[in-house]
Amino acid sequence: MANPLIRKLEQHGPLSEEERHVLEQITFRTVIYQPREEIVPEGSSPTHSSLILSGFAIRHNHSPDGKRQITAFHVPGDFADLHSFLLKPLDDGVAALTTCKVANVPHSDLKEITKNYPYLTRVLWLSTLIDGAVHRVWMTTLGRMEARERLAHFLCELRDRLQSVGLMRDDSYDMPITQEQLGDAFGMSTVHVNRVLQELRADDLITSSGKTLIINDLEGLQRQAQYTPDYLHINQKVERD
Amino acid sequence: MANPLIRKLEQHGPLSEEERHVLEQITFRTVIYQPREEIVPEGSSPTHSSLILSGFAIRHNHSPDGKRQITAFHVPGDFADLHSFLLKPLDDGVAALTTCKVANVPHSDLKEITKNYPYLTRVLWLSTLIDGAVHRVWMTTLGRMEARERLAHFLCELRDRLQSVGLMRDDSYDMPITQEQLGDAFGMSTVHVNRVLQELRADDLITSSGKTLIINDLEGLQRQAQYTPDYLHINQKVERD
DNA sequence: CGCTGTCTTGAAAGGACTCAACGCCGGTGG
DNA sequence: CCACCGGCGTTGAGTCCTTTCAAGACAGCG
Repeated sequence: MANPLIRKLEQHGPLSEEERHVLEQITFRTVIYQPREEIVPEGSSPTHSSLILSGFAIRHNHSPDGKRQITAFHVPGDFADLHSFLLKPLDDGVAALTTCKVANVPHSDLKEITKNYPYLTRVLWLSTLIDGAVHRVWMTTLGRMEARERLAHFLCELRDRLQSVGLMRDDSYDMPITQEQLGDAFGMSTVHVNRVLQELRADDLITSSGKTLIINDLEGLQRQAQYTPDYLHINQKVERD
Repeated sequence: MANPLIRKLEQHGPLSEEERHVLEQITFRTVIYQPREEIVPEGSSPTHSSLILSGFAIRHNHSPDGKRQITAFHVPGDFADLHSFLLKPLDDGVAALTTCKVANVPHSDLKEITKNYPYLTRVLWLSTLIDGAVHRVWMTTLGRMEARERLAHFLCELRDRLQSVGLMRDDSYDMPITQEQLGDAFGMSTVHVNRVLQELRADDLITSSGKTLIINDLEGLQRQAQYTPDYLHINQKVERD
């Protein structure tokens, strides 16, 4: 199977043989994490960044009084904490949702890339900018949409992101996320997540059994969520010269 | 007066004479915007990024049904849409809150920097990462804190950011932000913003008359907001070699 | 002086939360 | 093979934070 990082970055434009070689070199060190295990502790200053090769992970912030906000869900191919390259100590932590295979990319290697591979640098920079764009949309759903729209919006987002890495099956995908975690991500109590999901099921927009989510009415779901996928910038091109 | 961009980036480490010269060169083209004027339209694909030299500006997203989310307030020295360098079309727009003097930095110049000035590249990259860190904290306040804490938190944040660019006077600062805008930023109705501010005034945490905000009890405000300034990464250093 | 944008206030309605309890299911151990 | 257990999903009822709607006060500006 192709290297997930190369695959990810090539959506933004073709890579040279040399660039691919560099990316191969920096992603060979892998580690396995178990579900619930902490991949990068909140507030730490890691010396490498974690690329998710397989499995689901989250990023989260805790407020001083212990409340948790999940700031991102990560799927295979995502660089969960690329920002820790320059941003230390990290304000958020990364944790495994399922068993995760992770490549540790040393920050020293990233620094070398900024010195010798300007195009790769821009593409990596872009991937952190897309992260920010997703944050802004989440802020918009948190601040200005209702719970039902927020959840629907996320289900649409996850669909498109999984599709872009080949993890969609027809109209369904794996979503190993508990209702408590959805609540922590979208500013809702677990109880309310439960009720909203029931509504979405009752309206025949989705079916969810266990960890599998089936989208019965994609258009309806997108309409209710006012969803437009532009902000994911999938296939956003980066100029080479 | 020193170039605000140079001043901004030097907080992350000293710059060489040559680097300072480059930064001077890319920031000489300035434009004045009037209050309420659009600086960068939402959804556009600008060919330059806007550095705020003086005045206040916001960044905002609109949902399809017209609701607005303000995703950032910008003060002098901020690169309001540095992310538009690589992220096009832009998902958010920039607008002036007050009269703003803005430097237009051509993206072609930024690209040259990524080719020839790796350290500058990393520092600029960092500044977009800090932007993302602030987004995450806002997500946390939006998702997991109450209206009163959210507003208090922002007042603390603004204080520290203005102080870092020398715009604090003792315990007060200019805040040319309407209650409607605060509502659009922190997920509240204008009416509720008004009531919460009244509470903060009644508890003698702040005094606000017109556009001036006075902090009467900084510790109390920070305590209520559960505020810690780490996420702003002021003076975060970037390794040079 | 009148206009417009902003701030303020009151009352009623509603979305979401908390608390508490129960059912379900897969894993573990005897 | 079955009982126990913990994690997760589900329900009901009461409460509260926040919104909406409507209207009036205020202030800066031309």
